[in-house]
Amino acid sequence: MRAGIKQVAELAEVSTATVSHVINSTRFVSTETKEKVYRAMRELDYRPNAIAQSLRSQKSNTIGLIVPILPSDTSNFFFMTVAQGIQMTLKRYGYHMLLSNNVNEELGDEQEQIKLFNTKQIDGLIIASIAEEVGYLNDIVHNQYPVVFIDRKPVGYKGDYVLADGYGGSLEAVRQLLEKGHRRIGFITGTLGISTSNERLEGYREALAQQGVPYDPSLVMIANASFESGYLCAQQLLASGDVTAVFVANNVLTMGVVACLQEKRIRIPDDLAVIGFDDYDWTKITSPPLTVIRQPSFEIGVTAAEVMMKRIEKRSEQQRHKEYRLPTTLIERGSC
Amino acid sequence: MRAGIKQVAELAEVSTATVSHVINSTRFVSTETKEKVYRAMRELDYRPNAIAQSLRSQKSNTIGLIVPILPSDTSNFFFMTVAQGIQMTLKRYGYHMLLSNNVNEELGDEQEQIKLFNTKQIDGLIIASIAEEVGYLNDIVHNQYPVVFIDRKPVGYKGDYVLADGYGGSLEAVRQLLEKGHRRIGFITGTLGISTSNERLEGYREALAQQGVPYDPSLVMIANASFESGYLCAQQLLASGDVTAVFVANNVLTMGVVACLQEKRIRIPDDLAVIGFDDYDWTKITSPPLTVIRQPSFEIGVTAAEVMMKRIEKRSEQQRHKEYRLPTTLIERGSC
DNA sequence: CTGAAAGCGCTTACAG
DNA sequence: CTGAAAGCGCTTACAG
Repeated sequence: MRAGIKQVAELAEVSTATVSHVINSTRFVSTETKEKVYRAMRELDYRPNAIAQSLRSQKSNTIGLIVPILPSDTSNFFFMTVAQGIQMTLKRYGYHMLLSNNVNEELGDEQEQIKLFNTKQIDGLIIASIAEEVGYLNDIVHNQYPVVFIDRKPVGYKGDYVLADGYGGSLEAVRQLLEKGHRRIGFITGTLGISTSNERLEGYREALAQQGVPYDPSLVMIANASFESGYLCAQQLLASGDVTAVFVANNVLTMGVVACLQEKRIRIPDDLAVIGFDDYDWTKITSPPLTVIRQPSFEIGVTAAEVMMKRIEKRSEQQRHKEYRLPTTLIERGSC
Repeated sequence: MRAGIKQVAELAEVSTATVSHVINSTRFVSTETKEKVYRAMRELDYRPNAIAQSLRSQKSNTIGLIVPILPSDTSNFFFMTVAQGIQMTLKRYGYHMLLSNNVNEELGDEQEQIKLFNTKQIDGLIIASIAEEVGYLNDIVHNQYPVVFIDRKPVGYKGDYVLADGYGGSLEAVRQLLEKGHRRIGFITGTLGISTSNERLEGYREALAQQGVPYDPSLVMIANASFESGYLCAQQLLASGDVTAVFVANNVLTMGVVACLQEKRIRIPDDLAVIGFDDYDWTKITSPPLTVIRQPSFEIGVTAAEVMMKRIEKRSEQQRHKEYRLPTTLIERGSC
């Protein structure tokens, strides 16, 4: 059996209250008693039972994370990297991460997950909700812990959110294409409705507008987030005729597009210039290597976790909720 | 405030014991009392507090998972996919997953993580240990819960383990290369010492031996698991002269190798035939698409979780620990 | 400077 | 067929 606080108290010849207080530095204890307690703890290799601590203090030192990662191989490097960022920084703060990925991309599952998390007394929730409207959180969270949103801008619930500057990134990508003389520029994006896609589309339109290039809806392809879907969109876009460049606003779709171009022996960038989304190692090994808009995925995770820690520490000071928008970068390689 | 079992009991006009028993179906309760209890639970939207349940029953419904995933973008699709497999099947059994990735690849961290997990009363541990010898687990786990190893074969601790047939995969890959007439075949692997790499090297040697091709140590490059390292190994291998094919026994290294070949304008497979490891979407979009040995990563996760569930259910019957070895597949594309 | 004791929300012998 | 009560391992007012 593992030693408990009682055994430590006995061995140190103090009360359990004292032991607890030296563990948590929650009231003054004389140096000598402290020493006795430390000695006893060491001797018994004592570790406080986190479950008991949680039950008593109503605090679990655990943050719940919900992200939509499909079971496919590819999808979603992005969220996995974000999750790593979160996990690593939580660790630094002594927090744990309870991970749940919403596989079906169904809203009901998402809610169910949160209820399960509640049951585990999470101290905070970080979520990339699949919902366009997250008002339902009001009923589930009951304001009992902070919620930090990632990747998408929440509507219907007040909370901090951290995401990349998709608008700016998209603007920069399309500008780059325009500068190279392209006028018929395709745009392939994931489902509209969520803020991420919307913003990227906006950036595309704005870039065109700034150069006086008319917006042609037939050049905009809406895919669902899969390799195959990217492949098909590329195919359609090519069939439509005179496109000379394409900006793909999502990493999985980018792969599908490249696969299609390669199969059809369309040369990049000569026949078609391409800018992809997200910077991963594999974008360096296509031929030519891909020019992409980099999102700081790891940093998004780090920031989200840090914002969360700040919220938890200063629970009382009801500061306004903030938007944390991290800049994207154009990484120029050979595809445009 | 959330309702507790007490509130439910009051509303249903029964004892908390009865409520508990209907929740857990742990003793007979008459249909009508049951009904009253269900009604009360529904009305209060009651969910048992998992923390309290854990404390009392010494069971957390949580499995700890420790995998070594470096913070780099790329590394390690493999373990992430495994983690997904684990998480999805645990979910089906009503279990949670506590994830911790051992970023530094340091043994001390690994041990520290397990101690933290102990503190959280995990019911089982799934681990891809970085240690060659895991005898230290005896002191930490104290046989209090089952341990399932993944990807690597444990030495020094008895437990089930599930991994891919690296030996067979390697054998198949090198055979393929031999059949195509290659005799000078390079082999690039991660650090030796762990069973994974060792086995793959064995497969390589065995394939050569079967064809009477002498084993030449200078064709074997040992890398650490990074893109750069793969790049450098490829470079060295090329410098050494007359290699006509290479088998890269790790996915991250494969990327580095391809990057190097591309930069040096070495044509695949004409100048150098390549077989990579692990089948991911990006292996389809290199030119040419890569022939690879596929590991069933997701399935490894699923199997590990299922083995764990079985162990937990039948704690009493001390069955022998088993090896679960999943077959690999040669996926032929254009690189060899 | 420190202790005795209540209580977090459950489960589970014990008893009838 | 069901209840009263102890207890899981801690934290935290209350008290001196």
